[in-house]
Amino acid sequence: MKRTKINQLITENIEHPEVTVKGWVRTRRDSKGGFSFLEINDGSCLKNIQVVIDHSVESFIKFSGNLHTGSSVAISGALVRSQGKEQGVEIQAKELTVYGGADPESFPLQKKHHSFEFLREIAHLRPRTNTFGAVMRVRNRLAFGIHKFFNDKGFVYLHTPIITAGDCEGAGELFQVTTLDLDNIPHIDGKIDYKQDFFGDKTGLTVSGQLQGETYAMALSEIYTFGPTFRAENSHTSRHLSEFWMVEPEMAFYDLDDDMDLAEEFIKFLFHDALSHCADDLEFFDKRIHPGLLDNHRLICDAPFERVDYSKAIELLEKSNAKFTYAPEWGCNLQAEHEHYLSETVFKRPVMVYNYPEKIKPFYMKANEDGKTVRAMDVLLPKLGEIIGGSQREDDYDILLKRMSDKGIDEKEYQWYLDLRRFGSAPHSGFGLGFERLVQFITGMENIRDVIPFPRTPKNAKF
RNA sequence: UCCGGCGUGGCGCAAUGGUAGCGCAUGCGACUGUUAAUCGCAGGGUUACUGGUUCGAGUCCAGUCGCCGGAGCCA
Repeated sequence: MKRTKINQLITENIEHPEVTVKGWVRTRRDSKGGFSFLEINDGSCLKNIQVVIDHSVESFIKFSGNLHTGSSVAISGALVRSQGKEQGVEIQAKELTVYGGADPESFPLQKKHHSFEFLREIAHLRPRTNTFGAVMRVRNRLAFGIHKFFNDKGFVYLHTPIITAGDCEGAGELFQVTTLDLDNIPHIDGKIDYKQDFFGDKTGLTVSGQLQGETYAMALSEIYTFGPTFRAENSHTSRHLSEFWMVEPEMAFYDLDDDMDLAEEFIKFLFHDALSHCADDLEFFDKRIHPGLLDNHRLICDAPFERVDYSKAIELLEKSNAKFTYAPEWGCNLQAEHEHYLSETVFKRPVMVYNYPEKIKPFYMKANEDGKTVRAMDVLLPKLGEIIGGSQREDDYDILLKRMSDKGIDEKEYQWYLDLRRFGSAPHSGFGLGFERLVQFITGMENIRDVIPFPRTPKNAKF
């Protein structure tokens, strides 16, 4: 008999004379009344399906000793109204198969709460918990939503390279990629001879696909990248990973206002899409992980985002009576506490801060006429903080060249990038969104290591 | 990289420098259309590692490793 997913049976909530489910046993409760209750989960939804199996069923007698929390099973029987209060329907089992048992003495997952720190040590088994099942279903929906949003708008999904040459993109430390014999590194003139390396050049894992993305935006008009990104920073916080996924749209003929319009529409779409397609999972997060989560999400869906000039934002912070650990000062980056104050106390809604000082932003952002600021923007969400950083890109060859030399960047490495300004240059803009931070924000999970299947952090590449 | 906290049965935690305990889980038994079921009994430990102080160290000191949080940096 063909297997039906548990999600479908519970959602339809109607009786069937004969169904088959396959999944993993979450709990088993024996009754001396001559039958047992099993809770089966197959990952299709948060809920388990309850199975009632009589101890006289032949296959139960055969498999009973091997039927514990963690075992994988197939169960056939009638789907009927449940006598219990916790579920609408349940299966009266006629037949049971145990594919693989799980020794209760050594199976690490118990019918109780586990700390996320402990679950990280068994990252290969944690998807069998409620929380991680829910996180990965939401993560999947968000990934799908990203593709849907851009595809519906006619953006081209662009695959930018994972291995890149050059080491001064300015977006964090590179992981080096080499096939040189580390016990016998070739030197020339006292320096490592990268001519002998695999690519004939010093190479590393990408820290951003933006610059390559710009080249295709200058041909296909609107593109986006969505792929893995690597930073060899020795940062040990709940918001950083050494390997993470990034979404980077890049649009020709967009100015900074167009960029902000798109970012706002994008965020609202993703939150709305997750709310409507992952309702059960998000309700679980609201109840168990982060109370108030859903109210916050609805606010983000409904309220228009506030837009405030950086200089005005500094003024607002200086005027405020709030006590900050770091005093706000024009020319400095906004601290996390400043960002929270703006979105939560001043505006009480998502905020986009734009026109940042030139000194604290990278070379590729377009200079304003004031000579002091660039057309950069950050999207700040209440309670959640910064989720997007973007800018209009500098499209003037001479200005870009000057900014590169001011920041000590070797123009020879970026000749191809400068060429975009020599041949048919056009105004263009883009932004970047850290995918795991988005998943973190939407699920309310506190630690970024718990929203990616196998987190890579300093000193940890297990699994 | 810097600052701070932590490391004790499978898991979560306790123990004034003086016999390493408790809850959950596990095993066995009782009871029950149960819902993280409940009740009783039992088994389970080189207190992260190395060295030091002390009559005596889970506890104090030094170092190492790991985990967690924050800063910086960023997404």
